Amino acid sequence: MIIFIFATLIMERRVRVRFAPSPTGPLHIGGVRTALYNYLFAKKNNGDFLIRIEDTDQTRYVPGAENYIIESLKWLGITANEGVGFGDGEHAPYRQSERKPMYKQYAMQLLESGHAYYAFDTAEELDAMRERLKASNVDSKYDAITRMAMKNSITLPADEVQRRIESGEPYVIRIKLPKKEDIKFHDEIRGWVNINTAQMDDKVLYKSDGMPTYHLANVVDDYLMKITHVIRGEEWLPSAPLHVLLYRYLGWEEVMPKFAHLPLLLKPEGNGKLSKRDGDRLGFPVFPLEWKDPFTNEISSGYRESGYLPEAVINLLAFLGWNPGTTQEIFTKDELINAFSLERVSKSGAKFDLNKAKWFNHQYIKHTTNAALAEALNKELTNKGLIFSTEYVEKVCGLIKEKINFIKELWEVGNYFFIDPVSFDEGVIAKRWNDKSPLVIQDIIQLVRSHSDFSAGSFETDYNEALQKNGVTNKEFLQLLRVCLSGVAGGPPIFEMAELFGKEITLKRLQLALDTIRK
RNA sequence: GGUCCGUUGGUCAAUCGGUUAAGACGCUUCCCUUUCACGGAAGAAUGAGGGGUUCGAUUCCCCUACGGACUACCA
Repeated sequence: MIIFIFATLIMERRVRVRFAPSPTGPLHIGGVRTALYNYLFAKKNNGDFLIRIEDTDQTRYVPGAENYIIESLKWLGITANEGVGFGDGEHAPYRQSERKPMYKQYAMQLLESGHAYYAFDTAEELDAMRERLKASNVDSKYDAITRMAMKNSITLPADEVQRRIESGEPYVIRIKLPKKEDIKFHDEIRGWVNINTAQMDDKVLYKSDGMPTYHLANVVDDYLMKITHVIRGEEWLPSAPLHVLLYRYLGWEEVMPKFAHLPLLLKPEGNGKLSKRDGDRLGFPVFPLEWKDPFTNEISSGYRESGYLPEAVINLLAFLGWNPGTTQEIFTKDELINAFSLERVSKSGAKFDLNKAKWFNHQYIKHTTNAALAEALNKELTNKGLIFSTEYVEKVCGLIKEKINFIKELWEVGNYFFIDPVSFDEGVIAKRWNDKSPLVIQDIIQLVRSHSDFSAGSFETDYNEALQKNGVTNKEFLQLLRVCLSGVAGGPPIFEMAELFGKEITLKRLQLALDTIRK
């Protein structure tokens, strides 16, 4: 036994981390980042990454949330070795609701070793206690002092406790904290953290519905699943000492995982934790995928539907709270895995910056193949009943991808490649359109018609000839030509654009402009 | 209120006692260009405040201020 303990102490344990969301709604990007850091850490250390669903609160169950979480992770390529959605490993099941029978014995163990006790207080009695303490300006905690005035197995005679339990009276099991003891633990990101038990309270470990609370379940499961590092949000920092105590009282301290509490993701404006409502109010999604609330039918936008590329989301999320210490900013997933370390995670919260997010997405769109972009654009075209050859759509994408930040802008920016303009940029018309303009256009049309071939080169030649004939300069007319062809003031090189349109469309557009633009 | 965590330009941030305090996004100006975008050049903009420690503090310590998290039979 001693040898075994010694061996586990000196032996490097295989790194195992977990992402353990609660299926109470859509996964927030802060949660996605937590999952990502866990994933990167696991891969970097040749370890395992697993998904565990923490659904111990049956009252907060939201249909579809679990699926949503898994689908989000899959969309982003954050894949797990084991767990819900990724196939069971040797520690199945991975849903705490399905592990329900496993927890009670540990609560009993704590009861027997005197580190926990039964409590029979009703909700009303607890409220009354809190009111009373608050009135006398004392912290309202269920602690070493207040527990002496409550109904529990410490204050009640043993036979009455027995009687109450046997008669089926509801009870909870609470941890029994020492009155005054410093709990010190090392956080991988923050260093040593010290909290005195006088500041904590006797948290419920086992609920009256027969389910463990997060605190017990999380410790038991992490132990059973051989988790080596708990990487989670900063909101858990205050309860970490409770977890440390649980490991200690359960006799697992020598295999207790290391803790790393991640800084929070903050709202872009003002202060506070990024929350559900901020996104759509501020123009960016807080959820990876679009989510429709099953109760209210309210829709929250998602990164995927907003035209973000998963690789870009991974990259920008990785940089919200971590940086490699070099000036490189664009990282593939493999590069991130290689560069990632907990030491370089920052301590302070990071504000989400929409501009930077756009920039990241832009970088990835620029480097996405025309074929991949064309596939996305084609979907939209099909929805609109527009049929074009893949080759054409790909060429369009190649011409406009430099100009867009989001996939959905392929259509917004490039729609004139597929439909005739419905209006012509008024600014350019007002500035450049004059009596000579129709004459030039007519000449261009005639010259183009007179040749059988049509290319960027031939079109430019014809255009220049028409200009010369009418005594108009390139500067005066070129942008007008663009507007006649596309309706808008900006875009790719004009003659290349026209070549892509083809002779028929080019002529048709010129005629359309001639017929439409009047001054 | 209490406890804990945090604080470098508008935002993300480097610096692990000695630097002209990087870089990126955004912004401004200029160049390139028919235009938009790209690209290139330049610029404005930062150590919350106060005490220490030290030959020397952005960096270490303390206090204050500010911000955040937590404070449920929720996770």
